[in-house]
Amino acid sequence: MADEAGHVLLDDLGFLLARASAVAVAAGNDALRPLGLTVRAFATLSLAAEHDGITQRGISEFLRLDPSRVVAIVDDLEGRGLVSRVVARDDRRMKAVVATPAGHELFRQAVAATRTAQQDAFPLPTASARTEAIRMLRRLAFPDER
Amino acid sequence: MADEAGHVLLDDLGFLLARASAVAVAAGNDALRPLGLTVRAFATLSLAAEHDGITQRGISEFLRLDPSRVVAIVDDLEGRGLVSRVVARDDRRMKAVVATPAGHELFRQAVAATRTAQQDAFPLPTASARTEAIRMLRRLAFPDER
DNA sequence: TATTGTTATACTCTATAACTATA
DNA sequence: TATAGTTATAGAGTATAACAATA
Repeated sequence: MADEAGHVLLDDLGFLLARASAVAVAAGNDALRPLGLTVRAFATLSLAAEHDGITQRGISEFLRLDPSRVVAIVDDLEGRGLVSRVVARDDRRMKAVVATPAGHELFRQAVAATRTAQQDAFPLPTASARTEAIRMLRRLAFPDER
Repeated sequence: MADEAGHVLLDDLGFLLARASAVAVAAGNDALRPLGLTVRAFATLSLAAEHDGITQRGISEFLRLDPSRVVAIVDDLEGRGLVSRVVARDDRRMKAVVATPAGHELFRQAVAATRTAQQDAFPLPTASARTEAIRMLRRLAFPDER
């Protein structure tokens, strides 16, 4: 009741997440621009490079992106020779997105670029503080998985 | 080098923040829709209600929103009688945004709505886990303030 | 000259629905 | 009938620059 005197936003999980995300995305995009990537394209490339044969629907769900948006991102990556689409043998509706050698190489560079960018953007002094932050954020980012 | 085998995104602070933010914003907008608010309008109304006399530039910086975007949001809130603009006596370029009585009332309802929505959206069992999350996210959301 | 708020505009992102091809 | 991918499109959000008023 006497609550209105406080700073509601500073206790608001959603606001804090949104603001921190905006900081991170801006820093990430800045770091990836020289490589011709956005954070979204980087995330898609990551899934293609690591989860070999992930389907576009899978990308859509993991990244919480509309399927039609994924089409555009994969189109771009494919046009640049970084990934290719291969239709699944068992279900020819599905297309797996796999990284090409050039895609794997760019992926490695992008991982390094985003890592240092995040270290610069966020004040997490110790490695354990960072580990704890990651652990906590995984629960918030995937709230439905137990 | 053997790093590519892992799941880079699950260790990526930026990706986790972006995904968690998307979950929170969606839940917040759902909870605020009956009140005719978005998370952005709610955040603006919060600042008007709590930091009495905050300037539009101040809102812009705190919310990391473009000044022109703030104009549109304040226009909407003002048109609905929730806030009003008052020009600062000492510097007549600045306009303070203050909540009306109706704005304060809606603000109270919105705080309650977003709180329960977040408790439903995020699995933070104990109060101390929530407190710890808030503390950590404040550092990530405002990385420049020490 | 610099800054606050404003307007206009172009650009991007997002959400929706409809379509195809497979199942 | 249902699902994966695609396309088209309209709506919302974003970024940019220019402008008026004030400092």
